[in-house]
Amino acid sequence: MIDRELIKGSISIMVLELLADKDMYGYEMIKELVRRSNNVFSFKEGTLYPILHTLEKHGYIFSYWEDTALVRKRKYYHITDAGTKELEKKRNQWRMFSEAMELILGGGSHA
Amino acid sequence: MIDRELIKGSISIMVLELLADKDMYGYEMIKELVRRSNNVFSFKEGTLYPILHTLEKHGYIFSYWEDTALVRKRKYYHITDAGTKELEKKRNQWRMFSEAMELILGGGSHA
DNA sequence: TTCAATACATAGTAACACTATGTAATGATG
DNA sequence: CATCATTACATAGTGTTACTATGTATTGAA
Repeated sequence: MIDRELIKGSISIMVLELLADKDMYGYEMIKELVRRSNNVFSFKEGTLYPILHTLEKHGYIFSYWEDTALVRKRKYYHITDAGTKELEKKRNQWRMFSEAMELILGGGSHA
Repeated sequence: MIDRELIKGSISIMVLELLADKDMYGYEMIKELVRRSNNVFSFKEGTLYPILHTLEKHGYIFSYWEDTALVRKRKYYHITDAGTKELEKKRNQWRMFSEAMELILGGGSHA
């Protein structure tokens, strides 16, 4: 559908954006991104989990296992202060990038 | 300024977009992208030239050396029919991607 | 009973663009 | 007059990122 290379680099913004609302677990995020994007974004687990681990390594999020009696254990993620700052930075970068792309796509002479 | 990973995957669209207007040479495209994007995009030669070669290999553009008496030779690029079709496809993909990202960035509950 | 869904995980790989470097000419700056 | 910036091309090597493929384990539906 959409060339993955176009999406590359934007997935971590999406994850931080989701976690800015509430704590979530990996599998839930995948479903939520499908829902929120109207089926445009649907990531495989092999794509999302490594990204979560990297974000945690950078200190933007941290994880905890839920301690309910559920059989299937869920690993929840929570955004940190550093993560919130990073999200804000990435949001600004996305705006700049997106607006610049519109200028290019709008054309030069035939604008 | 902007994380390169965000831009990755979008550079070939920009190049095709420029060439949709008129034939251009590599160095000229770099300057033109700086201008059209209001200094947001400024690529090094080491970034652009390999992309041009790849686009040519795929048949989306073709090149010719200008035959004027200039000392510094310029290699001009021209977009092909296949390139025009590819540009159209990539433009649509960018629209889908961009709109989906806005939905995510717009937030879930606090929209 | 077999498949789909839930829920995690990672080793290996491919794609992409960047860094660094090189050539070669001209004009500006100190 | 020497050195730097600009013009204009080129590529080998590298790093980042995410995808493919695979694996484990449970539950519920077909």
